[in-house]
Amino acid sequence: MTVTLADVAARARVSPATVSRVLNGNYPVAASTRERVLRAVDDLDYVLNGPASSLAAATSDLVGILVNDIADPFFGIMAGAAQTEIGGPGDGSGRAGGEKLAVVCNTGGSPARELTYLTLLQRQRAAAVILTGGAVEDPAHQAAMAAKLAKLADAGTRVVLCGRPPLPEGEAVVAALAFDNRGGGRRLTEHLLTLGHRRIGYVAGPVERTTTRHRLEGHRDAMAAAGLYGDDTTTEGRLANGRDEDRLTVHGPYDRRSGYDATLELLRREPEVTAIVAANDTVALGASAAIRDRGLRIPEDISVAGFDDLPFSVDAVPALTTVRLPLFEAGARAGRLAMGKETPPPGGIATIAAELMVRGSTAPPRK
Amino acid sequence: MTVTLADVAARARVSPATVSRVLNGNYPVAASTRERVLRAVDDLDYVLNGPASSLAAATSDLVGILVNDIADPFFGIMAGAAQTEIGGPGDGSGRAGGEKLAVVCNTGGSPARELTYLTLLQRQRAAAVILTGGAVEDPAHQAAMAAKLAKLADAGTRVVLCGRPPLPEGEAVVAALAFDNRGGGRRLTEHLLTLGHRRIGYVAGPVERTTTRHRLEGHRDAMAAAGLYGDDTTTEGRLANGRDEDRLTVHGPYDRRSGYDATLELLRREPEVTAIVAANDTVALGASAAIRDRGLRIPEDISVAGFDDLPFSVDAVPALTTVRLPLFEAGARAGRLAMGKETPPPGGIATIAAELMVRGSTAPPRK
DNA sequence: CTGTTAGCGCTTTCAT
DNA sequence: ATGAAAGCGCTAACAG
Repeated sequence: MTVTLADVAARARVSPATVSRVLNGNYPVAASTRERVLRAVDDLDYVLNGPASSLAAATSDLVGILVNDIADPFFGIMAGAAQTEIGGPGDGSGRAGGEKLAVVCNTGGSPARELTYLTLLQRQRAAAVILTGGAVEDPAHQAAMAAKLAKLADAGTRVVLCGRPPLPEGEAVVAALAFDNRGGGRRLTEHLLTLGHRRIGYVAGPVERTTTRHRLEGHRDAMAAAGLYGDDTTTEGRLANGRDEDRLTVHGPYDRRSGYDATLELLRREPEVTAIVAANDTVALGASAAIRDRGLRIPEDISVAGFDDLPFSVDAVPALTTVRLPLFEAGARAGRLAMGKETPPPGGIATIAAELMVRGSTAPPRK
Repeated sequence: MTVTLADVAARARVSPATVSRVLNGNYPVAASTRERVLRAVDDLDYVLNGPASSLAAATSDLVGILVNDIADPFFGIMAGAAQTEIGGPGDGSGRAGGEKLAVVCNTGGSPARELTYLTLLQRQRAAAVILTGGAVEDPAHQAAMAAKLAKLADAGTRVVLCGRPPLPEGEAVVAALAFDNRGGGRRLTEHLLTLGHRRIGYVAGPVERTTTRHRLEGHRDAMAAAGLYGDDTTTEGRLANGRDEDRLTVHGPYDRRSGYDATLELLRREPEVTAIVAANDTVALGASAAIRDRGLRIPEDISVAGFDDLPFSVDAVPALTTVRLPLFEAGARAGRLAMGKETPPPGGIATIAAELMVRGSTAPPRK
């Protein structure tokens, strides 16, 4: 029933090996022979058997892209960019030449699913794997991940990290592109401090995530540097010191609902807050909604800031002050790295700069 | 180097066949034997060779989900929902039992890439394929798609359409879940007409897409039913008739930029418009930005409406009037259909209702 | 530049 | 309930 390589070979009056060589294009074949083979392929409407090919070659053309939340443009942009570098442009013939099959796998942020997908990809003998976004910091999971990635690398799979910090033992990884979440978080809060804010609420992401921790640390670094935490003696310092660090922080998932609820909670705990910093833009949107529902104005009563600079952030009203991450560029670079089209950065690690975008949602506090 | 089935068999002191049966769980095996095998698997850290398995079984555990734009939550939500039904929950062992590998492929809306991905999936002997979102209406491409899907179905791949109208010859498809784009578009414009709007600009999606056409047709149906197109004799009708149908419509991609530019263009062509209907929520966001940049207020000066009811739409200021599509539910159902966990609707076709969501961005026109 | 020949690692009748 | 053996369709030495 199904057409095989042998059928094509017979029709083209060559050996199966020659057909294979033509199809893979990685071996010299006479032009006339190639023509004949290609014609036979078209005539017979032949489609290569991927599993058979992968089995014999001990490698497949699958490239996995793991994302924490496929409905979040943060991941969608990176994944899409990576795919453009991996999948061939598609010549319209639908014949599918040497392209890789770039596939994105949605872990939903669950460590178990992350591991499962990695196993599935390992089982498929994937050519490469790209892990995007923050990692879960649970030690057991980290160890399991390191072991799994080492095994993948062992089997010849190229592993690239995109928007995720390098692993403790990073030798299994081709390259790690890490966002400067900490620096971005620090500069964002410095901006708020410069405007005159002192009582700043922070809506953090889920606990035990690198992204969450680094952004929060950046924020706290800035606060501490301004003497707003710990044993300082300024009035503001005393008001906001000590446990305020925790009192003014609420954790939750990276979604608008979390931003909404957490902001209501922060407003309840400390009605005097003059600014809310959100873990990302989506959360900031929820925070803004909560502020408005409480009858407060942005930025006159409360300033709001986000992180990522997703496409919709500039259209928020007022436009959202945030930290821009070059998601597309990073994703594309990860794709190239995964394909071996680009040489890894020195040490395999590159830190990607985050740029502060000041817009209408932040202003000096009232009074 | 790599551990094979035979190694496991040797260690468990059984035959390779038995190990295979234990792993696939589709054959009676004595409990004690199973225990022994499973232990050997763990001891050896064995991972099934997917390609070999697929080759022998003539089917793989890959399920492809094609999307037009992975950075668009419209697709992300459907794809994520489908994946929850397809991938096993992940038991945390990372062992990966009978799960399928649900992978999403980003076509970027390009017909050529769509076909290429289908070929790649065919090559992998995918267990199922889910096509999401609007289809390109070019006859040549439709024919190519129909042929390709027929071939996939022939090879045992289950094909499911989600948010895409059924094919002319739909026998290759397990099921088609179509959104009621036309009805939704009609009700949305009826809402505007009821408010008193007569001069309504329409920012449509890309031409030659089913989604674009159906939503636009719904809009025009409503306009025509109100006597606002064609040879009527009312004052409004005369003002807005004939070529106005085209003059008040601008096509563009489904992104905010397109909404921004198109709205500026509509405002230029017809300064008297009192409402802008956008092809989807993202476009509506761009339209809103353009309206504001022109110094006009929403909804006092101009009403704005979108389509889809994406999560951010309720947080827009003012909240966006739109048409809600049950994206998650549809995606999940498509996933179940692809897995054969749910029986297809009668005739293989189900139309999914669209619900009008009236919010703050629409109001009666001024004066 | 092209043909021959072995497998790649697993599933699956067919026996037992 | 388990084992033996025959491929699945392709690639990759190795010749020529």
